[in-house]
Amino acid sequence: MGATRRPTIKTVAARAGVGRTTVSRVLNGSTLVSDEARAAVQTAIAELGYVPSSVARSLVTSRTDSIALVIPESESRLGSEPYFSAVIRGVSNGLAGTQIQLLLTLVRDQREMDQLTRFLTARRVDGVLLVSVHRDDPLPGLLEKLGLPTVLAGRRSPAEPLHHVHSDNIGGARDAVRHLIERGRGEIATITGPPDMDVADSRLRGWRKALGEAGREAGGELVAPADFTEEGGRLAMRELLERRPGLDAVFAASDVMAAGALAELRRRGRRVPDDVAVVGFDDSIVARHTDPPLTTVRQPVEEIGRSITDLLLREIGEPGGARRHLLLPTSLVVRDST
Amino acid sequence: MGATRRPTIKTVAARAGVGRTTVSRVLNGSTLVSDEARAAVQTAIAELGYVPSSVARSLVTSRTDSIALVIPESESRLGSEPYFSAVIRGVSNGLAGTQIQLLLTLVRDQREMDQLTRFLTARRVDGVLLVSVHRDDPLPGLLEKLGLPTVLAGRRSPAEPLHHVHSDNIGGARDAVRHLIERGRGEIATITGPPDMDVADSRLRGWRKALGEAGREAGGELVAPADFTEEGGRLAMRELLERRPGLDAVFAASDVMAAGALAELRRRGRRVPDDVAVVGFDDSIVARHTDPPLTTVRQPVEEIGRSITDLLLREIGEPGGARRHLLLPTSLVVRDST
DNA sequence: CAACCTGATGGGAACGCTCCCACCTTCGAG
DNA sequence: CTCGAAGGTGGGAGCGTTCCCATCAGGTTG
Repeated sequence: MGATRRPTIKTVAARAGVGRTTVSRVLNGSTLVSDEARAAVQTAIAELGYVPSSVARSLVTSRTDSIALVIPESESRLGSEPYFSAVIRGVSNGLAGTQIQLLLTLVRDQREMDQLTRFLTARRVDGVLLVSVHRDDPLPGLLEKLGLPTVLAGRRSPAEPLHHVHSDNIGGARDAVRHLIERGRGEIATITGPPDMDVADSRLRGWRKALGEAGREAGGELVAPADFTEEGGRLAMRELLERRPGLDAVFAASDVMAAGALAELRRRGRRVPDDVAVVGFDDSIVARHTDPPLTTVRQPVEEIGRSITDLLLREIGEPGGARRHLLLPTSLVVRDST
Repeated sequence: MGATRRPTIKTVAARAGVGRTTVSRVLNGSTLVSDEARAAVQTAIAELGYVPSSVARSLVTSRTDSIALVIPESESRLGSEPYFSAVIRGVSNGLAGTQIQLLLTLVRDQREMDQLTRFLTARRVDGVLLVSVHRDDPLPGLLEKLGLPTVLAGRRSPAEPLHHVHSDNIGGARDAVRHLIERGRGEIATITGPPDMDVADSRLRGWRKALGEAGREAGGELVAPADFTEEGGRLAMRELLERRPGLDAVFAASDVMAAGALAELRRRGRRVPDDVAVVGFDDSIVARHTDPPLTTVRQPVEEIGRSITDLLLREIGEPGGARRHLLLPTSLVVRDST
């Protein structure tokens, strides 16, 4: 097998009868090349099947033409949460048409975190997308220190200083609760996510806001914390039923938790929506298939993925601009659980 | 901001009072370094916060320390199919503990395919994982020609020459149908996937096999093709009901299609499982939430992801070995739809 | 005591590209 | 007719590594 090595820019230059620099100029779309030279180079490239070495290019330009999507999540999440798939799809959409590659990094433990730190310090990517950030996540700080362009999906707090895109969690939750009030529900409880995440906090605030505006009770007895998992939702529902046997509605901060709540309600013999109405959040695939199908707040997850990518590309293009952020609207999807 | 540039191997060498080569040796764990030199180098590295440039290293070693996971799928799939999330999780697991990075490449149209071709030709990854391959997919051929280590999740045909890992689709389908027979069902139809995919074909063959072994009818009238989508499953179900109003069981080649079938059955007023029993395939998240919860064939998707990664790493380590392949067992999960 | 190995070390070259700069045309302005 | 600007071009240097070789000290062998 005379497996001749891959052609380099030199090979192309020789074949086209020009210098290396001219080939490079053609490759990078410089205008300072005569038409003949350009044609000769392009022919040579085609004939040789030449593909430039992005590694060599990276070494001198110190750009990598790749970005990382970091998903810092305990193992249990990515499986059950269709959220991440949708974000990935959106990111991939945002990248279509560019030459930029997507690196996926799941961070599950400290070792992987250390590895990621080294990786980012080595600047092996041009920018970073961060998903599902917790309030005290060390990563955003590190990225800021490194001066690596970063965009968050979601925010750590309402005062998030970094570029970010998030959906209107407060408004969406408020809509959900208003809907329950309109349906004539009296005692409206809520199942929340981890308190160190702004999504969870915002949805809780939306719940409170709607109840407050309607002059309803929004006390701590009606709030049960969970962790965005189905099992967590089930346990939270049980807790709520024990504390407030008379409740007739629940707003769960995610569809998956709502599914857990439905299971627990069924087990206890409560009918949905007759005895208890349930609303979820996300409009993920599970919402359409629960029994009964779930009324939920749709958030445009794929669009979030797309938007964080857009913002990141812009930030990589011209760094140091003003803080860019985006708030995307949610919408209520009414099904049979309310 | 006196943002001094990143230290290089030269900086480290100077600080440690040794030559570049010695630093390189320490970095790569060579034994031909005195203890003192090694200590000096390690101190210098720590003090400078030095991180080697993987780009420079790649240029000379022509390894990239990254692999690509290619998901060649029309946009509609990745969202609804929790399959891919599980594979990704498995791959990420398989990569944990290595320094290898995961590149995710979604291929949706010809343009993205061309781009991927250039990318692979440029050898920007050390190996490729291919998921959801169709019979006439051009990618495996390209990869073989490039001599790029490749492992498939699934196979193109029973005679797949490339390294691959797949689950026992035939056996799983047969178990599902046997289960229906044991439950006393008489007319057992099936909803299949795209005919140009081996998964679909194998599951169909399992269905046929079980019926054949039991001396039952397995004619074409009982087979409705779909495309692994919910809507496709619904339409296939409708077709089956029109052709064979008397059928009392359906084996769908995926949970998502089974969910579509359930919807159609409900719309037509057929009770599940009383009038018609339904079995799915995958045991994805939707199976637990359908109404009624779905009896299905569990396949170890995450383990598939893990295994293809293991095989790929081994192939990258010592290329040109014998064809490596792996068949993973499935198991029947009985719920309320049968 | 000469010849030889063996462990430890460092410098030069190479990987394939981009960028800087010097050069050579050609052409219009003064 | 001379000069300078502007378009087009190519060679050298450098990016940060690894690898090949040459070197050198110290010990072992005959």
